[in-house]
Amino acid sequence: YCDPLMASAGHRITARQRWTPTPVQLQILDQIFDQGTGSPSKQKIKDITLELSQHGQISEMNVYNWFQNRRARSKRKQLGSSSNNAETEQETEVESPNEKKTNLGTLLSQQNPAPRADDLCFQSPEISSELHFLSEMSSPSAYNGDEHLSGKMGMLGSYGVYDQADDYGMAG
Amino acid sequence: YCDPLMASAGHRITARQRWTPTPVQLQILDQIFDQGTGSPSKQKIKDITLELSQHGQISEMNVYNWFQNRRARSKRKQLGSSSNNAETEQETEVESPNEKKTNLGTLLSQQNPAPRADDLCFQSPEISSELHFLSEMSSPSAYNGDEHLSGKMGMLGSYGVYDQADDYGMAG
DNA sequence: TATGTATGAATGAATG
DNA sequence: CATTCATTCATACATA
Repeated sequence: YCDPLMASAGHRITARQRWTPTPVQLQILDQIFDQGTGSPSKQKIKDITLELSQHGQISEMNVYNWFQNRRARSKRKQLGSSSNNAETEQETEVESPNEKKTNLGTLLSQQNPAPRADDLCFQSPEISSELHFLSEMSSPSAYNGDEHLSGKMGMLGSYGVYDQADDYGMAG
Repeated sequence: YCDPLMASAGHRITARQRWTPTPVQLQILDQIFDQGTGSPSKQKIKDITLELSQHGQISEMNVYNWFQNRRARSKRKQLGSSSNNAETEQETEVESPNEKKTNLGTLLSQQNPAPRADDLCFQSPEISSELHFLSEMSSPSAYNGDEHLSGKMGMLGSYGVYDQADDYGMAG
């Protein structure tokens, strides 16, 4: 995209693109991670953050994200490298990923997505083949379209779809 | 465990991308959220879904999840209270670009041992346009396509400082 | 300068 | 509703 922080403020917010862990910080984090600490508690996060702050600026959010990514990444690596089949890793067979990815590499990024049906990417990718003009296809039963999902919320009808909250809406 | 689609590992079925709210949808959702509607009733969800469906494919579940996440992440706590700098000079000039509603703490700050001009400025975001065709939903990024209409990204662009971690660690 | 990779960060969805 | 997971985006850095 273009201006991340200079938009509203207009001042020099000195945008830090993103936190870059120093080697020391990384070592500490790695060590902690190796200790078997899966999801550090808030207190732990604060502690770690404080410790790491001695070796460079850092926030609790950074630490949290780090662990979060670490776990996710580690798991992903395991699945791909282990004896597990895992044939599809990062296939990314999306319709047209070309234009999407290249917009950041260059110095210019367009916010103006060209109107194209191919780019349709939603919960029901299959419809892309026979998508009309997405006029009345916005039916709430988008998930119902697949039989695979029927087991979850298929027979539920209109509202049973939320298995996580069958009563999320009580008072009107 | 519910296997949505990815579990089958059928590389043919492709992977269904998660719902990506269009700028318009996001604006509407944001607006509704700002109205103070905490937990929209089922009827409300239906209504919203119907409204949003005019701007792209969406299901009630998407709306429901959105509000759930919104509420959860909106609570963004100031965890950065402990994060202090030690040997590095921290600039407190960081300010809040705006104050829509998700203006979390001003603890964003990182990058330490690399004094360099972080002045990134590309172009004006005015290039964004709202396609009334069938492209509104095919936004390649849907991030800050329209920064002016949504304060979501308006605060700091992609870096929402805090957004996913309001209480990451439980009791420990 | 352009491309590829590693990884921090954002977010929709799932689970408890 | 709180927390965690999984996926994707975007950027820092290495490389040609």
